[in-house]
Amino acid sequence: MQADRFGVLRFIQPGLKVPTNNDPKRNQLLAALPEAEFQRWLPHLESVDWALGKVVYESGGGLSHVFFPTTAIVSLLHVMEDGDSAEIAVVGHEGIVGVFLFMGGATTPSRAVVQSAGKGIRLKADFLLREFNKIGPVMHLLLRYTQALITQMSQTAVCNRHHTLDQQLCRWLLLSLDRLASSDLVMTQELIANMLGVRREGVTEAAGHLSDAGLISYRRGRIKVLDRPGLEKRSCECYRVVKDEYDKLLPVGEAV
Amino acid sequence: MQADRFGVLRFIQPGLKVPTNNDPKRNQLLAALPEAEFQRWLPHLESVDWALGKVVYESGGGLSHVFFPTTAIVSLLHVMEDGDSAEIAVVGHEGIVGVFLFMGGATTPSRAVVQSAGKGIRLKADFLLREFNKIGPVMHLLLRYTQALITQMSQTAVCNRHHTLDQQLCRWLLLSLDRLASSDLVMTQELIANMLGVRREGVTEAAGHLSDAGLISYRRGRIKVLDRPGLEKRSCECYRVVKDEYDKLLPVGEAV
DNA sequence: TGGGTGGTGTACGCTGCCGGACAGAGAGAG
DNA sequence: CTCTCTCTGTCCGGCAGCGTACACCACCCA
Repeated sequence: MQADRFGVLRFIQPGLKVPTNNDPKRNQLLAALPEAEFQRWLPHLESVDWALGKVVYESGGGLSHVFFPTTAIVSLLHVMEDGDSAEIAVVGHEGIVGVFLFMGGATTPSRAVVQSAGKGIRLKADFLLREFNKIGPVMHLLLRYTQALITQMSQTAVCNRHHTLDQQLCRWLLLSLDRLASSDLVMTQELIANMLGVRREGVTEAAGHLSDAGLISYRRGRIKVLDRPGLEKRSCECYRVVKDEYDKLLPVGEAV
Repeated sequence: MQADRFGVLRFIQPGLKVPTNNDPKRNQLLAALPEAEFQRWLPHLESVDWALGKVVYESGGGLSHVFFPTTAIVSLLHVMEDGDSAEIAVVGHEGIVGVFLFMGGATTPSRAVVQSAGKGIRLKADFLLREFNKIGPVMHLLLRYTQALITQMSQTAVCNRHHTLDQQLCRWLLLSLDRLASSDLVMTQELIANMLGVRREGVTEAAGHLSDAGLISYRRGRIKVLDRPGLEKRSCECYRVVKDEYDKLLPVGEAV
């Protein structure tokens, strides 16, 4: 798998605008493209490097590119007039940021923020739109992904309503973990609180519980997950439902 | 407008499977189809009549038809393992029930329930899919609607997190009102509680507040809205944000 | 007309999260 | 090495909504 990826990288090197440490195929949507499609896209892919907290797009703003995270994680936040916010979905290497573009909305009332620093691939909006509008695997792939995103959003809505902060924190950690290579999250409690739409103190307390139970260790903006199965057990069902839906709609390794 | 609608009805009568009291063009998506498209669809449209509480599709189940409500209102509920549920969106004459079908999901982890008895139009799933997969106005119309639905879902998620039951009840009443001809809702507090994902007693209390303020009158499963502007004022911003987004994405009277 | 039933109002203690305030503890910079 | 800034832990009262229990009332139907 590693070897394969590097093999591909060597092959595409000539026309590649992205550095070798940011393999586009780390993004599962790009990897799921038919090879011919991928080769055509390749010259148009550009590498981007995101710092923690970078705003990818702003609520109400337009979009010149769409983004395929490779190692970064991006949160979709819904922001309200008084500044209160809540995360409605999270996008990592399995997805694309800027779905509303091909859904036909010029803008969206949400904000995309980099939740975990890392790299991604960007692609010009009009290029993607043209590709989308040819009926074919690209469109169906993107729509299936959007359906998975919708599931995540509705699950989040229900979770906000019914589950305790402890459970939600577990869910959130697991979703982030799935999108990272390591089990270390660089993330202050303040940030997590913003994502979950709760007070920072609440996160301190919930994290304290998880720490006491030996599931995580926490030190100054750095969370280490010690017992992943334990987290899953303590999480509400929401994590599993969302994960299953993603797995069903976007089988890893599928060739479309 | 009325005359126009009846004119159309007379014209299409020969091939029409739907009774004259269930004009397909009451549904804004059907009305927004190009006329040629609409005429082709017409022979395939069938009238349905829904009782309160009818389950249109079940969580995890497939779908043989999609539905275009005309006078009915359908709630999309996300149901959890323990039976707890919450409404994530509501669909009336502005929309379509069964979006996941053309999004590429065979099933969806939510349930669609008739929240207000009335009529709708159904259309065979495979017919709609074929129409969707021709690149053109149908696809773009349906995708734009789906984008509006996504906005409603994320707004619901945030609303669940941050707003009081009083505010949410106002939002919910307004969303329902927009999808009804009259200002009378036939709806028990028990039902509303299920939709909002709260206790029945909570709804009693919130409805009491609104009633004390003279905004609604309530008697045994029948709500009458007395002061709509008052409701809007008391509601959180969520109602307006969602409404604006629908208006933007699906202008009434547009010819696509 | 008089039960029966389903919908509504009310009360009680409990819990989870909010609001604010403040103390301690790393980590980086000079 | 110390200073400062940011992040984390803890405490308080307050309140919204939960769970439970029960009484009442409107409407339907026998």
